[in-house]
Amino acid sequence: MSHDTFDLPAALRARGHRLTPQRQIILDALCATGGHVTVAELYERVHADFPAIDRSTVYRALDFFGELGLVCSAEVGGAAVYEIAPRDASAHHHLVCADCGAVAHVPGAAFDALAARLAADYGFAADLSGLTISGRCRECGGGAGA
Amino acid sequence: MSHDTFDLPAALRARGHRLTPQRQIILDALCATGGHVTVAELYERVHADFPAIDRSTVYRALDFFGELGLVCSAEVGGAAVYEIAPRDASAHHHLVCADCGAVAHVPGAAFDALAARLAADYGFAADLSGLTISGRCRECGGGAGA
DNA sequence: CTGAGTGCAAACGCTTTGCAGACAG
DNA sequence: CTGTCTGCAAAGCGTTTGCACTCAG
Repeated sequence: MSHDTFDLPAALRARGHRLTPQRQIILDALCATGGHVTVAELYERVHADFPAIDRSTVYRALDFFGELGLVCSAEVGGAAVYEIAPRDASAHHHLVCADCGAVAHVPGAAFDALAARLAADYGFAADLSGLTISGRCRECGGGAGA
Repeated sequence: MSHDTFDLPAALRARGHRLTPQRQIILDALCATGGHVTVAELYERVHADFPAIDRSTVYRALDFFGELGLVCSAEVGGAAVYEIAPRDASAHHHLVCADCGAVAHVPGAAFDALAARLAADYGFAADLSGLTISGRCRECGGGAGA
């Protein structure tokens, strides 16, 4: 399960772009992680198998896939993290544990009320996509426990 | 109105720190802006009057005041912005217009419901301090209009 | 063939740091 | 005096960019 469900060549062709092995490799690697990766991590992974692939290519590919809507990004601790965009195209946000670094997803719906409130009270059309919230996860002392 | 209302020397003394002219100048400059400034802007301002003051001193002073709770920071577009911490010590968040760059404040209370929900549903103790949300302000097409 | 994409390497912007000298206390 | 703080300069980090070459179409 992954980008196989997506007609990549067609999407590329439609925009006059090319499907290069590098892009496939990078996308595969991102899928393989199954979660969030920093560019550095993704590069390590890719570079381990294909030493010829450059860091800048990873950046460019990620950026490119982002434009295609295949990949989405967020900011965690000053560095960008990437992940395969969810199929349902629903916005989602990230909870990053300041302690263990774990990243959890929250469906965008949880934020609808907030967005509505910001719009009503401040006339501010919040763009919550890629929003990242830091804190402590359950394991690290958040939530119910101490 | 500003840091005059705060017994700076005493606060410093209590921690074994010093009140240097540089720190006063930097704090004054921050007050003078009355809002959010990037380090670059603040440095410009300070440096215009006191060319001898170094960028690193601005960083260090800001960091220092942050620890004292006099100054708080947020992240806007990859760069840190600083402002005088509100007297009531209430958490507040920032709405940054992606269009005009305007920054608005939102009292932390607006986010309490969200934090509660994250805690209840995910066991995640969200630290919303310094949270920055981007979007479009009323003037730039947000809110009620299109 | 053609030009989108690549690898290389250097530059970028923001921030941090090591150091020796300076000055607040 | 003491040692906190400063200015300088250089490094650090993640990221972006210019260039000539390469390969997908």
